[in-house]
Amino acid sequence: MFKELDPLLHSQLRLAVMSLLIGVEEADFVFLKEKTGATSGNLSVQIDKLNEAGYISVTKTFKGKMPCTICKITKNGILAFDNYVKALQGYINKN
Amino acid sequence: MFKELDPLLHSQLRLAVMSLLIGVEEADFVFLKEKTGATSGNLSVQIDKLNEAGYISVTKTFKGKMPCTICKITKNGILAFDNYVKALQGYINKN
DNA sequence: GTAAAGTAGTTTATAATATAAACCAAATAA
DNA sequence: TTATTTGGTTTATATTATAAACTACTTTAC
Repeated sequence: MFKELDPLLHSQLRLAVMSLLIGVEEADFVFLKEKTGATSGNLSVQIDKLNEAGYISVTKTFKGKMPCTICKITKNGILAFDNYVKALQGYINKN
Repeated sequence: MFKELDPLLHSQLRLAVMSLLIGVEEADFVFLKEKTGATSGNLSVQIDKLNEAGYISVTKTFKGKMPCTICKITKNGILAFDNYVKALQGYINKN
């Protein structure tokens, strides 16, 4: 009756990051931090998890002299996000 | 940009319970357990939390000789669920 | 009647998760 | 040159979820 919710996406911050990334070619750490309002520490950790899950790819470069962490959603990430949304619909479309 | 997700509803089981209760006058422990597939322990704990939050009311009675725990969603519960759904829309309607 | 199995839960211990706070290295500003 | 800022990472702690053990019965089978 109730589909499993992907635990990797069932996190406020990770979900926010994914939903930001899905609408954009790529985004860097600072952008994600501003948009989500997360702390650096938290964001760092959650980006790691999404990366390890293969939901996003992370590239570390430099913008000028400053380090710059660029995130990009992967095909698997899009798929997972899609599934998550569908599973949620099963919960919320009962009201 | 990203609305806070009510942490009390941001739990798979609690959300499932709420979404079950929202469509029905009331439901007992056994019904909720069957529908959600949760373990008794987990369900007991999460019902407690929803109750303490004032999202559901819990009445302990007997059905025949057996104890029977009846749950019913409250006005506040409906409101909270509604807000949760709206907040989620903010996440998922970006795809 | 009594032992075994089932019902309807609760409590407790532990694992997983999220988050904040402290930290670090390099760059820029005063 | 010594702050201060930027862009993070690491670590410690709080929160949450879950399973397992337990309680208090009731029903069934012998």
